[in-house]
Amino acid sequence: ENIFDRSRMAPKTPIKNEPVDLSKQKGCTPERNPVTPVKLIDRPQSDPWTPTANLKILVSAASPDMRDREKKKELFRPIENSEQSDTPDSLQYDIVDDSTVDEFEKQRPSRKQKSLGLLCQKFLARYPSYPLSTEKTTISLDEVASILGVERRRIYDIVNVLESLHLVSRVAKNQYCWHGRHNLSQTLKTLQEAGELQYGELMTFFQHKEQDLEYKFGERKKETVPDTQDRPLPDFSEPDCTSASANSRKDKSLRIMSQKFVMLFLVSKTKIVTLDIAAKILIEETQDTVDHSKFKTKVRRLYDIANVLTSLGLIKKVHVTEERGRKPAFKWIGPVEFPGKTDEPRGHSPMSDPLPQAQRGACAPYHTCATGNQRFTRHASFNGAQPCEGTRRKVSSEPNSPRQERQDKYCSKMINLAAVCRQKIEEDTRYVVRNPSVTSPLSLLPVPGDSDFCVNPLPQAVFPVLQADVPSLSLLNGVSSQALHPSAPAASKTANGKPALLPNQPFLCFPSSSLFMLCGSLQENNLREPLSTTGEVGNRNAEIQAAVPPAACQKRSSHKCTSPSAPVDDEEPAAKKQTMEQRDVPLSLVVPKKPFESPKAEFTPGSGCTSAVHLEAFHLDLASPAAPEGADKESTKPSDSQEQEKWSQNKDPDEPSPGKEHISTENANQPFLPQYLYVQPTAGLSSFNFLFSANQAPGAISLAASQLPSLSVPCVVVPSAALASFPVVCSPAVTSPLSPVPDGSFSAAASMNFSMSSLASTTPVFIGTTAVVTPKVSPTPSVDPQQPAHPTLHLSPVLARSCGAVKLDSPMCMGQPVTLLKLQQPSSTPLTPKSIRPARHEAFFKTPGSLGDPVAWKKNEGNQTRNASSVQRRLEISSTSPD
DNA sequence: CGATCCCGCCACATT
DNA sequence: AATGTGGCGGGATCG
Repeated sequence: ENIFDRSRMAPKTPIKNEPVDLSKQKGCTPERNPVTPVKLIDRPQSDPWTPTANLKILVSAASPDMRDREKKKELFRPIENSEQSDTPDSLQYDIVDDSTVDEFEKQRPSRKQKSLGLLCQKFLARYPSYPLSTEKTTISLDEVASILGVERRRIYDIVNVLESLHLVSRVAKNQYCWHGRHNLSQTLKTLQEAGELQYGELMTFFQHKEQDLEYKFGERKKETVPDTQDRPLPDFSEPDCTSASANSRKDKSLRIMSQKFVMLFLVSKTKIVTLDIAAKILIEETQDTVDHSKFKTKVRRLYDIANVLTSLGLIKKVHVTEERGRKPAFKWIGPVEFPGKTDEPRGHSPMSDPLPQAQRGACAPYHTCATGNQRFTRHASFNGAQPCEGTRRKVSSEPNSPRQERQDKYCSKMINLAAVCRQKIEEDTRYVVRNPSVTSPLSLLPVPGDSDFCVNPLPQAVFPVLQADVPSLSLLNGVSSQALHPSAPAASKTANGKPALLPNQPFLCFPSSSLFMLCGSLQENNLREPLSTTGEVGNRNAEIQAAVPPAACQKRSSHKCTSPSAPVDDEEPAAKKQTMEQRDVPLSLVVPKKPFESPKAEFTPGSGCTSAVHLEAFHLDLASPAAPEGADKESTKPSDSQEQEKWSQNKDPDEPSPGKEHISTENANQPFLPQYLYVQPTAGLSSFNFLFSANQAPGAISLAASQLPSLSVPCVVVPSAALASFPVVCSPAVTSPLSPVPDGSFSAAASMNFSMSSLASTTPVFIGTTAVVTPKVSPTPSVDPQQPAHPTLHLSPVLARSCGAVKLDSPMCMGQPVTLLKLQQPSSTPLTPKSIRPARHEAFFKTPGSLGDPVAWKKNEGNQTRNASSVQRRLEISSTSPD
């Protein structure tokens, strides 16, 4: 068929064919096909090859045809062969009919000789590992392809992964800039930090699980694992343009996958990652089931990446044997410790200054932390965002804008992750954790029961920097433990006595910097609120959706609980994007699905779920000095221990109680059901903030009482550090559909705890719970974008206040609580993955303001179809400054 | 026969 | 429309 097509197709193909001819010409007999004649003819025609061809020619004197693989093959092969000398080849005689000849020609180099790994080595050999900073080496893809005798496609494979590590950066169309390994350690460091955020906890958790955890908590845990979501990688990717242009194509999965893959190694204690685990983690599938084909494809890609990494000397193939058998895996053999340099200090020549803009991308990695994030764009050539933005912008307004897509993706990813986690967990459970070392490094996330969460992150990615493992770990552990074992289940209501929820709680991780909105959708309630940030930082918006299903409500019974909710939408606010837009990062989230067992008890359907919500805020701080600005904010500073604050809100948003503070240090003990917990991490840790939502409180509302244990719900981890500036607002809405309380009332029920930490995170976090939300917002998809779904988002004054009180570093919080954002509703059809399972539960985070208006909420429709489009909405912030 | 992964079609993005 | 990119997966090889 191909042949056939080619002939037809003409333009492109011909070229390829031609080469063939050439090759044949070369001397060999033709390989096999009769085709040649025609081709020959073609050639001439084709003469005018692409300009590049000329270059190529020049470059490689050899063949005029560059791309042709065939030709190339021929040419190169011989060369290669000669080098290697080898190939007995001969095997393929098949064709050749006649003549004798050569085998040489034909000999196929054998697959190995054509392997990506080998090709990559050749590629790398062409450039110095540590080029002088002064000169920049540019790489022409066409040229290299022809020189190496391969198709350009292959070069892309190599370059994409090299780009993910910043060994090269794309400068322009067919041009890449070679940076060498100067910044490799910096890049790895960044990835490690990022990985730490995303996967670290989990990994650590798992790894130590047996060890530490156990003693600490008890045993089990497997399930507990929190998961991470994937969040986008901070670094490099550039966000901004991203939004617009950048994202293009699927996010460049190869690049992203590569970074994630590397991250896994960096956070893995054992430094060994099995392919299957990596694949599962990276799968985007929406569905829980990771379908086999998808898995297969992912694995394929991982091989591609692994080949390149192997060529770089960063990993090597190994096999791990687990209970289940031997599995292919890769071991990190690259540097593990990275000098602390953050940026400048060390040595290398940093790319030196400034990267020209064009190159920023490349350099980007370096910047990093200090700066915050930067985003680089890939298309540097454009300079800036403008182009991108401009373009994008318009797009953005559209419903289907790329942005949305992005978001969708994120959502889907999250979902996938959740699924993976769930799956993984289940598996692990079965298997048990026996092999700590090897295996499970990653497994992660437990997924909660049905609920789904989506989070949309706001753009910004920043990385937090520090990582403190320990603390964090402990946190997790603690949490988990609690979660898992609620020892004191008593707390609330577990009807069964069991906290049903617990087992699978999802955790969400947010990149710190961004704002997030979480909406729980599932059932009806959804909230979404946009936040806007104005501040500088923020900008962007992030969107997030989270839908959380209420764990409690289980699906079934819940019918009541929920009304069916539609999925939620989220929106994104886009705040402005200013310079930084980036983002990209999506966050991930996890979606929980229902727990295995579910106890539904708690929630009973109906009301239970809902109405009452408690939130708790948790805070932990490690005291890390690091905390940014923090200053302390007023009250809370957490000492090391956690603090909780509760805040309850009353009905009026306006006057919310300001309270913020209650701190109990350990919360663990207290029983109560929190809806969400917010934990502020200390600086030391990775700066995560954790939000846990336990939605479910059925009616119980006790605020204080609750204890962690009850948390079974999903947790959200938000890295705070970076973002300190952003406030996070969460409103959980638990909605029970039923909830008796109408909007207004909600407040009553809901109590919030709020803790702000002084830490770095200045960001205030708001957690609101809503008891009820009205879910149904009109689902109609087509809302005008213009009209904001929620017309107003104001943050409730309270919030605002609180923010202020807290710290306002974040501009966002500041004043504008009100409407910064505009929501756009997207259009129509986006589907959210989330919807997939409607969860019964929902937990959301909402902004206070939003709470007020139930109306605003929207729900997504379900679209179950795919994640692709998410239902997110975007919020935009009014202004945008261009850069 | 399962692990690898080359090859290149073809969709999408950029010019 | 042409060309650049790169997802993706069939199916060939390897071990």
